[in-house]
Amino acid sequence: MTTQPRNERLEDALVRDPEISEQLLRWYDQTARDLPWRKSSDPYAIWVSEIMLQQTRVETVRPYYTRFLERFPDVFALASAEEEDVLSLWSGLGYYSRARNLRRGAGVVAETHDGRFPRSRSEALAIPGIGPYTSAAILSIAYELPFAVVDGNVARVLARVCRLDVPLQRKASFLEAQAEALLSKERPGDHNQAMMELGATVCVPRDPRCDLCPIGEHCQAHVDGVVDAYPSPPPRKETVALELVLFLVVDRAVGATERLLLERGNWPLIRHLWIPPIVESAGGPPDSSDAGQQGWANAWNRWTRHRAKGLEVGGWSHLGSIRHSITHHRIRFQVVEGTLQSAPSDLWATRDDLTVATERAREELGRSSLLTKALALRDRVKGRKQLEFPI
DNA sequence: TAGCCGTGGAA
DNA sequence: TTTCCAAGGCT
Repeated sequence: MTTQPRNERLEDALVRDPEISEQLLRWYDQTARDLPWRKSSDPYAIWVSEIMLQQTRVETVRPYYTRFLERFPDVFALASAEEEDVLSLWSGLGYYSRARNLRRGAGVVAETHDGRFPRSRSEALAIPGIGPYTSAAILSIAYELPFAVVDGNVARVLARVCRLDVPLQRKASFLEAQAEALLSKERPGDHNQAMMELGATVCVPRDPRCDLCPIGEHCQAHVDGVVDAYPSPPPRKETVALELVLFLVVDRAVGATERLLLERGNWPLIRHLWIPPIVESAGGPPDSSDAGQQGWANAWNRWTRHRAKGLEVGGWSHLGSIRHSITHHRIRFQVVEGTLQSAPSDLWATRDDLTVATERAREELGRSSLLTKALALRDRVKGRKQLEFPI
């Protein structure tokens, strides 16, 4: 077992030129945007900003950040706040588990760290909502500790600087090592922010502005004139668009309880889950080709022909459409509801691949998100709780 | 580990 | 209209 050569190879591949950081910081000092969270070195304020900035644009965060710090100016204020109040200030920002974890994390810092954000990476990582990126960001920006961040911006910049010929996703360890190798030990916080600023304003995903880049001479992709090819796109299957019809067939004839016709999914994309009957629509959206009652009836007949002859359904109404993605398929379902008018008397008893919704279906296999979407659409159109089947 | 979580802006 | 996101973390 010779693992040593492998480490040496990784080490050799790293770019270590200290001039890169010097040029980067010089550029940052001249062009850095004036952002509210850059006025403070309070770890708590920086923490709040980093959580808000996760997967969220700077301009979106600005007003939320200001309001949040006015309402919760320190860790103790946030730790003792009601979750509901925190969420109301977060409303509209999205990714609401961030807000819940931030409040929980404030509780951890208040109770186990006496209100002072920890200075060790491992302790920071133990705080809810703080992962590899956020821990490095807070520790470097607030405390000037030498941890290099790797966010989406940094990964893209490094992929171009190093001309990394593999998709970023599987190269986390290399990117961390490379970011660390370039990091300024004198100004790690500014260096990290400069890398992200560069990615956000110059080394952008599409049509990067290499003419403005302070480290263009060190960028292998730029020097070789192939920036547009980096970062290497992930191997993505071509998406396939499908047009399908989904039937919500309601059985109102059995006692007082309405039931919904379901079957075990037998499509290449949906197996085993309980789903409503589905057919491919005949050429494009059925609004045009299958207009009206007769259109839905024809579509329904295409299903019964293969699945359950003799199931008569009428009273079709088009509820709308829903989107559903499975692997690399983008599917649009036209959702139509109909009423079961007659059925072979032995249908429910003798076919185990066809049933109405029951506790058995829920317990055995759970409920597909497709069915959830379809029922949510029905709720929006027709109001809630009209169906009483137990799913 | 891949899917999920929200929203609004840009091409 | 559709697509791709934007300072990730959790499960």
